[in-house]
Formats: sequence, structure tokens, C-alpha cells
Amino acid sequence: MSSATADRPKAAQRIHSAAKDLFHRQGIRATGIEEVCRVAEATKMSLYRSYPSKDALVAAILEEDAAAYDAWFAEATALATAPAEKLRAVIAAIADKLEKPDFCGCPLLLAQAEFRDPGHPTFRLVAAYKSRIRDQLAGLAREAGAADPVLLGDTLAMLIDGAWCSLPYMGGPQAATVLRQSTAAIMDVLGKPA
Amino acid sequence: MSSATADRPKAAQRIHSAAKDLFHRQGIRATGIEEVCRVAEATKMSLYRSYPSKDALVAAILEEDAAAYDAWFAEATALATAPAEKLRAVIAAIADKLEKPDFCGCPLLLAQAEFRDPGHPTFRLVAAYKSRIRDQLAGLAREAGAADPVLLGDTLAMLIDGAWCSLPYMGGPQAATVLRQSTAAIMDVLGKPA
DNA sequence: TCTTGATGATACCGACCGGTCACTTACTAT
DNA sequence: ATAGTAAGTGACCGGTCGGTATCATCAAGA
Repeated sequence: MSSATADRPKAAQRIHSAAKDLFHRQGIRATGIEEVCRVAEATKMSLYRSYPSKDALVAAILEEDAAAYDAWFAEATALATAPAEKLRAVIAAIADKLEKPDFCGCPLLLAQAEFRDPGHPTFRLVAAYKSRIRDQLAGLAREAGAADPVLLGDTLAMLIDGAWCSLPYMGGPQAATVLRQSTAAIMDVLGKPA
Repeated sequence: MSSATADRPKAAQRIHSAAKDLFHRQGIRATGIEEVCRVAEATKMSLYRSYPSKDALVAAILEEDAAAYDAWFAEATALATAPAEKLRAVIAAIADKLEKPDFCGCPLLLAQAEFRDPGHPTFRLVAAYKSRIRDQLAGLAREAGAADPVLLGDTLAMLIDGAWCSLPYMGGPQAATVLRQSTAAIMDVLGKPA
């Protein structure tokens, strides 16, 4: 067992990844810290040595999620040069995500539904993240020369959030297909100059 | 106080409406039954005399929500005659809903985010409701002569769900405007025969 | 007037939750 | 060998949760 324990990630890391997975799949309120520790094969004391509270653990995970999405957005847009192509690349990347079998929706959007108080840190974090995405989409739409860049950007934002939500009743493949085709159609109409 | 108590709704009714409001605004898991009873000015015993459990109360409210949405859908579409006009009427009615100041999103969609287990009654109820809406939209799209009715219907379904989600970071008025304009554009493109 | 059904008041239960405690184990760097 | 540090163990705390039991109140109808 010595070799197994040697390669084993640190307790804090195990707790972090277990919590991320459980919070995402089951929901944050539905997941107790004892379950997190059991799945992480760690103890509560290890959790509380790394994070001062469950809320702090939640915040750390959601901040990481938001940062990962920012990086992923930058990466997806970096592959293209023209602004319109950047928008298409973002949509394509989201559609690919939707098709992954075990994907169950945007973690940040789900989290916001669990913490609906506008003053709650989680709510604010998600709102800030979504606003950032919204601004980026509108910026690309403006660079692409859309007649009404805010309208195009907000429409894409709506379709993206709608795609996350449609996952449970539409299924990943169909959600991906609809997102791809509807955004293509929308960009044909709203992407042109006035 | 006698006149006040005389006109007062029955305890079961007060509990029902208080729970509906709190579950919608704060979330189901975030609302305890004691808070429901306090707001309803009733006692726990009155609650449990009318409903066998909190889950049953939740189910009753969500079923009522779903039924109300069905009736509201029928009413919105009844005003128009042509299928394309029916679709426009549904979108218009949703946009109006979005603009109401105290509206905070589709109760069923929010509830599903709280109960993510596919086997949970709440999850299933919402999935069934969303599928029904999806079918109705596709049906109207087919009657309207769309080249790909499923694509049009699913696109509209996505935009609608996206509109609910965009409420926190976009605001009701802007969400309504975007929904109106984007659906008009989409129906121009996808609403025509092949 | 007497009954009856609905409601209120309140104390209580067991279970679970987030979080803390004192103490032990095991690895590792010097 | 030793000391420092990360991690584990299991009991425990106060609070809250969903849910129940008992008894009192009170209005309306026979």
C-alpha cells in the first residue's frame, strides 16, 4: 500500500475535486460535507484545515470554474482571427461540451439557481461571470460589424444559457445540433451591418 | 379582529400561497417549513393536516404551476388563428412576463436545478412539462410550414429557457426586448418552407 | 345547548448538518 | 535520531430540519 499512498494526491486536492464533482452533479445544498469527505477518502478535519467553511470551499470551486471558463473562452477565440469566426468558435466549443455524455450543465448557472438571494456571494459571483461573458460576446459582435451588437451578443448569450437548460429534456446531441444551427442562422441575420 | 378572521382564507390556502411565493423567490431547499408557516400565519399542524409531507406540498405547487402554464399557453395561442401568429403570441406573452418587476424566473426550471437527481419526482415533473412545451412549439412550427419544424421549435424553446436564465444579469426589460427581437429574426429565417 | 370540525399553541422527537475538539499516526527533512 | 508537519480518528457540540403528539380554542350548525 506504500506505493499507492505515495502517488496519492494530497488530501486538500482530493477534497477539492470530490467536492467539485459532487456539487456539480448533485447540487451544492444537496451535498453534505460528510459525503464530500467520504468520496474524497479524507476527513472533516482535513477539509477544515484547508477551507474555513463549506461556503469558502464552494466559493473556491466556483471561482475556479469561472476562471476555467475565462481561459477556455480565450483559447477558443484565439484559434480564429476574424471576430465573426471567434464567435463561431465559441459556439462550436460549447456545442462540443454539450455532447459530452456526463456533462450536466453550466455549474455556475446551476449554482445560481440554488442561491437566489441577490446578496449572496455565490449569486454575485455568477452574475458577474455571466455579465463578463455577455460583454465579451457583444464586443465580438461589434468587431464583427453587426448592426446591433448588443442584440446579437445577448441573443447568443440567451441561446447558450438556454442550451444548458435544455440538456435534461433535449439531450446533449440534440442541444448541440440546435445550438449550432440556430446560431448560424442568427448570425446570418444579425451579423451583417445595418 | 372577528371581521378579519371571518374574511381570512383557510389555513391550507394561506400555507399554499405562502409556500408558493417563498419556494419561488428563495428556492425550495432554502425554505424551511417553519418559515412557510410563519409567513402563512399558520401552524405546522395545519400544514401537516393538509399535506402529508414537505415533498407533497412541493409537488402540489409544482403541479399547479405546470397546469397554470398549460392553461396560459392555451390562452395565449387561442387569441391568434394562424400557427405563426400563435407562436408569436406565446413569445409575446413570455416577454410580458419577463417585464414584471417581481418576476424571478420560471419556477419549474429553478426547481429542477435544485433537484438534479433524474429519479426525483420534481426533476421528472419538470422534464415532462418542458417536453410538452417543446412538442407544442414544434407542432405549431410544423403547422406554420417551417422547413425544419423541430429545429425552429427547439430554437424557440432554447431562447425561452435562456430568457429565464438571463433575468439575473440582463434584467427583465432587456431580456424581453432581446427575446422579442431575436425570435422575430429567427422566425423570419426558419419559419419559411424549404 | 351540544357537538363537531377546523385551527391554534407548544413542547417534543430523531436525524442530520456544519463545525470543533483532543489525540494519534506517518512521512520527511535535517 | 529527532523534530516538524500533514493527515487521520472518533467523539462531540449547538443548531436546524422535517415531522408528531397533546391539549386548548372557537365558530357554526343541528
